[in-house]
Amino acid sequence: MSLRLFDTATREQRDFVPVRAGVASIYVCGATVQGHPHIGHVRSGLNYDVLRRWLSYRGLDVRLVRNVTDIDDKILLKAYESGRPWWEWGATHERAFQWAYDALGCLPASIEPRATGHVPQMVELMQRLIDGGHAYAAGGDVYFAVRSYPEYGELSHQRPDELNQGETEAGGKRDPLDFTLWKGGKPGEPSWPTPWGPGRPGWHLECSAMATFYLGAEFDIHGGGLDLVFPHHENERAQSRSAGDGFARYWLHNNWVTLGGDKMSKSLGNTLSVPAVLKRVRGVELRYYLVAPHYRSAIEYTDAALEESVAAYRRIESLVHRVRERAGAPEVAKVIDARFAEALDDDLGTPAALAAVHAAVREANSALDAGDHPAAVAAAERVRAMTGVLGLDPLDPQWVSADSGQDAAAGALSALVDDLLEQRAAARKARDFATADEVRDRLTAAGVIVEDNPDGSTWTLKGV
RNA sequence: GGCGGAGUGGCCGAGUGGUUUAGGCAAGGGCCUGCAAAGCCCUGUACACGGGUUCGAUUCCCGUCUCCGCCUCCA
Repeated sequence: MSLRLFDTATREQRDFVPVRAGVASIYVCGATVQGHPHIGHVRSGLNYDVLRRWLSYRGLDVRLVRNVTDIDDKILLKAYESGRPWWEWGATHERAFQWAYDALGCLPASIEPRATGHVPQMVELMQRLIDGGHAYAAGGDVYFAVRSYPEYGELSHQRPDELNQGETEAGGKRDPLDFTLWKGGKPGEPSWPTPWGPGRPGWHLECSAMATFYLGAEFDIHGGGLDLVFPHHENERAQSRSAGDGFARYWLHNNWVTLGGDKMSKSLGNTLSVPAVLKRVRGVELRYYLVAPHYRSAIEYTDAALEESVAAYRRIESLVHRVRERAGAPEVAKVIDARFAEALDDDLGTPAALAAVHAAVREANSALDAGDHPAAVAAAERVRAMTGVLGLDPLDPQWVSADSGQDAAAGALSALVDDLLEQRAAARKARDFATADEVRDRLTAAGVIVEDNPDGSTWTLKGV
């Protein structure tokens, strides 16, 4: 059994065989730091986070490059409109993305290269393309000659002749299909020197240059949102392969988050920002919501669906906590359920993987009910291992640190509640249920949920 | 116009040519409990519409309807 991934280029699942044994090299198109991240942006990051965690779990040394596009038309425009320097505008939003990724438990990439830091690599690539007859300089711009690459359109399954050319007319193009590698400098805009004159990077060039700089001429996986298939990834592939690089062997594309049936996008104004959602649910809960459906399915966002995810996740979380309190702290199991592994091997089938997690949760609950503490702990350890692969382990320090629990106030609360629970236990023992219920009611009114079980009583704060 | 995706039980969301179910949420019944909560067990008989292939299709093929996406910046 091995990992199979759906490759956009072939439109079918293919066994994953890395270029270099034991190493998985992944390039993901990250943010264009023109604005704040919405939950669709972060879904993309999450999908590739699950992929890298799974590859790591399988023993591969993962090299993950997630770029930051920090120079483009919109960044310049928005910065200008806001009266801020373009580089400050980009840096500000880069931090916003970083904050969002962190809040949802995305492991840091191996490196997050910025376009502006890799102009020499871009110049080198353009030189190779010009030398090979695949690109030309004209009027300060540099263009890629699409017709010089016969396989153009193979990734997105478009025929060049069928493409509608809505692209903005640029002066020196020899063919309407040609796309811009390098934009000649305009007054007031940032520019970098090149043999063809000063200017700034076109959108597609940076990814080809950075991917091969960090991962080599040929690497394993290139990922991004579905909307990047054309023209962005098609163009990347065209320029890199024309330059003689093998480039990506598997192309993965995640679907989006829709709102009211439409793709979430800034132009439609129907975005839902990550901070806004995190005012209502915790990071780990939003992560569950975004990771639970298959990555190639669209998620139609609704408040109700988000709430359901919260309930589903809390079922897992409360089980792990219950086991810890009643049967002993579960470690992370060394072995995960075969069903779970098979699910992820099948093109990252997170829905089926979560079904396996829930089966283990039920198993642990049953063991707890039966008073079989070792079995409960063992099942909870499997739950931790599996949720850990998905970045959802309830006892992972990342999520635990967000809980209250260590500070002085929490300690005081704990002492007071424990004291009341002792009083209640004594009342129950004396079969003075009126007093016992009164104590419980007082705690409930204060937001403390009390639950009785054969091993005693436990309490939790409402809504945590 | 070209290319592609989707329509599943009250809801979210998987999946498969047929006798046994995704999973979760919500609902009803039961067990447990002093009561409750949690948990466990059980129940629901779904697959847009019309044809076709087949012994048999929700699952394959054709058509229809509806919705969405890419072809311009976009996760």
